[in-house]
Amino acid sequence: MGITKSEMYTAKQNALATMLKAVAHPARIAILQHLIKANACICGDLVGELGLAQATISQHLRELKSVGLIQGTVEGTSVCYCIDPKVWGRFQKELDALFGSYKGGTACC
Amino acid sequence: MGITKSEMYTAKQNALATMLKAVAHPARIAILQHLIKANACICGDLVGELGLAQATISQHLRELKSVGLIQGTVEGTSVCYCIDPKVWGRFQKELDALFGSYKGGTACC
DNA sequence: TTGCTATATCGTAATATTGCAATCAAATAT
DNA sequence: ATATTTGATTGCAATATTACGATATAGCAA
Repeated sequence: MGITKSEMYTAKQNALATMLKAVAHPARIAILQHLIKANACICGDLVGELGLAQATISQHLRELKSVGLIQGTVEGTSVCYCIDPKVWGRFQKELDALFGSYKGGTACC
Repeated sequence: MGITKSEMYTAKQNALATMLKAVAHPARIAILQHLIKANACICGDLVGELGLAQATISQHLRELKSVGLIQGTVEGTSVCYCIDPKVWGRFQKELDALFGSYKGGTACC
């Protein structure tokens, strides 16, 4: 039904899924990589970089902001976006925990 | 439009997004964690563990299989699923690269 | 064979996501 | 004040995802 029955999973599982979903889109990955590469506040040039409409970029930015991965500060007419190191680090740690919890050298079947 | 314009991203970005999307669902996270915890081949008991219908579980398993994260071997009447260590390791490395590419102590805005 | 068990697949309904044009809101410039 | 610029929001249309009942398929048992 396109609806996820989140009530049957643990809070951690839901949080992890939400986190991953935020990053699970090429446009949002591209945005994050651009912000990282620029290593400084990048404002509207994202619209020029990716080939998407301004409204679409704005929407992706909002999604990234809603999970806390990026933050935006108004700077006159434009807005300055950058990675939030704290949340970024938390993501990193959580993913490490998930993927590090499996230590299997060989498939068992 | 619900359609991702994948032609405007790099192959890596698309691959990363596909990878992440496969894991970005609590049911699939739960399945993976169950497979990890059991550390052995787990067959149909997944249907009992999660509160989802058999058809739904089967669908999630197929998605995980389609990205290679798990593999299934037919074992008589039942099918035995387990993590594919090789693909798992690749995922881990890719995510490490993505999240490790940002080394910022402080937000710039 | 017939029946039983375990999974996969099909079809479908409900909901979510993606993308954009149009529009709005706010700051600045003329 | 008016125009311009930048970004957010709204309102769609197209497509994707999630979930499940029903049905298929395949192995095994009696």
